[in-house]
Amino acid sequence: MQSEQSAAILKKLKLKVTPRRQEVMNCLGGEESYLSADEVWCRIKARLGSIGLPTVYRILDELAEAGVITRIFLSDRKQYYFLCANRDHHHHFVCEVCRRVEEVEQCGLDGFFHDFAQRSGGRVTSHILQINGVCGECCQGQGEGKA
Amino acid sequence: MQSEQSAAILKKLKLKVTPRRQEVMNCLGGEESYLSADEVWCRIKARLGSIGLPTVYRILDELAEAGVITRIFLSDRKQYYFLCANRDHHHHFVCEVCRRVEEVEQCGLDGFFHDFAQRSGGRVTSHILQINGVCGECCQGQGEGKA
DNA sequence: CTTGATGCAAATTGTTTGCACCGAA
DNA sequence: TTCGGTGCAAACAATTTGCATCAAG
Repeated sequence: MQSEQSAAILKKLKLKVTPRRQEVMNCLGGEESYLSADEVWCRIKARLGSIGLPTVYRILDELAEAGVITRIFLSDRKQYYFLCANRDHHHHFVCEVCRRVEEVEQCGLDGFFHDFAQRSGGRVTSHILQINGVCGECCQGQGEGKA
Repeated sequence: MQSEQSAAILKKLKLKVTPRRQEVMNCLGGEESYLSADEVWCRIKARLGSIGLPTVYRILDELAEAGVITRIFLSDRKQYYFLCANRDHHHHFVCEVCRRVEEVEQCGLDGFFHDFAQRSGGRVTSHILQINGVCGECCQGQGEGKA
């Protein structure tokens, strides 16, 4: 992610454009995978000289609240973050081997939700869908017979 | 849940049948919603005289590992547990108002996953789907116009 | 200059562990 | 009698907060 891009995003959010924030965005933008707060921290503290872990948490939280990055929940009780340019409704396929995240368009659930709402009289406000598996490349590397 | 039921389940898991374990299962079985570890703790400690919170964690973890109960992840960093009799593949609709959990059969994703695997050459090993919303009853109580 | 950004240390919180004792099989 | 189960206190790990200082606008 270019620094002008990140600056523009920050300005739109009425956040000050600081090196720390830009570096966090830059870091996530350069990854094909999700990262935890301390992974982000490790990657950027070299380039910045120093940055506190709480600052990383604060920045990640701001960006996640603003919808710029996505929080991913896994079964350990850490939060992971992922930056994807795609602003539309979509989901993620997370490779268990290389941890790479692929985007999944149209999950086909919208119609399902509509029917569900009709039948139950309720209303669906959000849904969490995360697909775990092994991506094509990693599948070749290892036990591909199982596919 | 009857005590014979819980005893049978515990025996099948090769776990000793103890009052604590039965009470935990009984507690979750009597709920229409998910509970956190300390909610379970509060509900059962009266009936048992006393029980330690770590014990509750241990029991919930055993049961979740064994697939007897389901862990639910929400955005706070607590783990919630839910007991459902249905052993088949299914998902949960979680009401944001009354916290009740309804089961959702066939999510229509299996076909989708099949196609996805074909296209990408990868393999889907699991998926997390949780649908959040307001159930029919709660919808009537509050702003139903929005439905 | 003014308010938001950051560092640092300490507090919180949910959860886990170590170890001695107790009770189900 | 023999392990596995449990209590209690302490340990942990991820995250958050308070507050003084700094820097972007």
